[in-house]
Amino acid sequence: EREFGDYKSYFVNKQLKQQKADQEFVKWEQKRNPNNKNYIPIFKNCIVYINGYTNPNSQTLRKLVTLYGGKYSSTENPMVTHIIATKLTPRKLTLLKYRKVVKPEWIVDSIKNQNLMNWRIYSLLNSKTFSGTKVTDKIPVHNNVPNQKKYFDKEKTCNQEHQVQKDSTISKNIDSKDPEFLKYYFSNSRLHHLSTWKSDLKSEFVEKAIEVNLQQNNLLKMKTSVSTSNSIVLHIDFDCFFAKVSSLNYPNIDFEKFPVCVSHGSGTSDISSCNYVCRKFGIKNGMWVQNAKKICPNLICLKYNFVNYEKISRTFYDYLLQNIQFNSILPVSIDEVLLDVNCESKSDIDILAEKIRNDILQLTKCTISVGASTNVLLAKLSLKKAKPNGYFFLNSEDHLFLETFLNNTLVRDLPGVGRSTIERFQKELGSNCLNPIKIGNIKKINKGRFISIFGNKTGSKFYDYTRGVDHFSISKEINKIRFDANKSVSIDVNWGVRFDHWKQVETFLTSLSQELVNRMKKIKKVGSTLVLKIMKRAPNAPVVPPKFLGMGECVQLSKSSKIGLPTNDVGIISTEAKCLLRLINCNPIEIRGVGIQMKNL
DNA sequence: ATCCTCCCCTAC
DNA sequence: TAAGGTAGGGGAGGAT
Repeated sequence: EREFGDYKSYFVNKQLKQQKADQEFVKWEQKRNPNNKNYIPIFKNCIVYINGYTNPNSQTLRKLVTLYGGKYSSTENPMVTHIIATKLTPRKLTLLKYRKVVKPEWIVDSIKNQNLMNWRIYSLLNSKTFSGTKVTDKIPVHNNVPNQKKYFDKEKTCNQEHQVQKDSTISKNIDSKDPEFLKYYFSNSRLHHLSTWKSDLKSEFVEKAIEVNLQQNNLLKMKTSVSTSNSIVLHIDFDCFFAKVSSLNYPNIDFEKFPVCVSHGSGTSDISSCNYVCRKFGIKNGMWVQNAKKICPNLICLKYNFVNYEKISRTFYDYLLQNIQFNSILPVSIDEVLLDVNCESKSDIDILAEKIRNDILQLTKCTISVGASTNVLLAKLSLKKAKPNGYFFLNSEDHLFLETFLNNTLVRDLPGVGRSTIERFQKELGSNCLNPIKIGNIKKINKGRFISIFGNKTGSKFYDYTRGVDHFSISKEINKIRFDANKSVSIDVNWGVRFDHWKQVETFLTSLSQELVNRMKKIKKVGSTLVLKIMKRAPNAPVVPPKFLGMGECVQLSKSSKIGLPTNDVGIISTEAKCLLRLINCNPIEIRGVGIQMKNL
């Protein structure tokens, strides 16, 4: 054909023509679908060739790649970066040995994750080595376990909100000056979700658990007239919950082999959860992605899936309430629970724990670990020992074993011991301090010394812990939640906070006040002490902190004031908040975080 | 003694 | 880019 000139330039022209057509398609698609017009250029710098039959078919894949910033090539040439195929002839296999030949899922999953997936996971040539466990793409349905029915009847609406927000604000670079900021920020904040889940679980769930518990206890009393069995505490939680649940959407990722974590982005984005492969590299939750990638370049970052976290958690709690007999149940978080159960013998507990572990694995495709012992402290330490995907029963009656176990336990693993407490122990031990500190290393500190270091209550508590003694009572805690709950309500925002003028700070305070009032109304409370907290850039801290829109190093300023009559009125609260702001008197440009709290409810 | 207020710390 | 929230325990030190 004359149109294409000589034979050599035929292919070049064809290629150009195709790319032009692809660009037209992208333009048209963006116009047609204005809600979604910000397609993230996931496949930027990728040139993709599709070999043979694929699912989805090659035309669909082509559209997807071009829509998300990649280029399509109709020929296999050296410019091609990725070759898509599901099958290769032996001859082609040797020919393409050193190319990136990936399965179509690489494209689908990259779009699902809004991020370019590591091609090695989808490598066709290596696929044999990765064909371990197959996980279904769907969220598991609960039909395998008897007596399983929906326990929670209230469908939450927040999930749909997330979707809406995501579409309307996608890729908009917004901070606290934007009127929509709070909504947008909270819908994406893992810590906000964690807090909300926890308080929701406490309030809704404890009431319901009591009903179930009463029914079960009545049944129990009818069956066995005398019950003098001992009670045992089970501490149950999911293994790297976020990472595991997020990975369920990607059947090609072998969770036991690949380093998988969950984060929002790259660079200074926090890793909220990482699997045990990551931990072998030294990656820890809370680490920034860029630092984790330094020690593990092939790290796979998955996005959050808050909807599925909730679904799986619900399945978990539904199951426990419907199928397990316990004396009391205390939700610790979305993926973690304390059970107090009766036990005749150790083998009772062994059987129960393994049953729960198996059932939950079937129901959710997620592994959980179980720690069991005579009190909450020891159950918690057992859980630590059991992880990942295990069960450990700590027999506290075997005194010699208990002592050895405790002596080898890290002080950092004790509940209530954090960074700051460890520093105080290091200071106390001085030059003969071995890191990491084990309980055995602090045994010689006497009780009086504990109290003078940490104060009366905390000191005695830590002293008791070193002996395996814990006075925490699950049933007391439940009663506290039932009758004593809600000492305070607060909202903190320490990310994305940037202002130029007072006016903007005041507007932000008004929306914080509105949100505070919403939460007070939800729990039907009024309050009479308002606290305003401001994070101010530390004098020597850089104006642009290392973390994108982060707070950087700050000094905390706070003021409180009493309101004459307990109230939940937005007008009164926001006016009061603005008064406190004036009292704190911090240059708006220096403000990196704002929080308001209502006390004396 | 006991109760405030203003912190700090921890947990998920 | 990134989404560093929150409730509750408790200590220090001053007021009642």
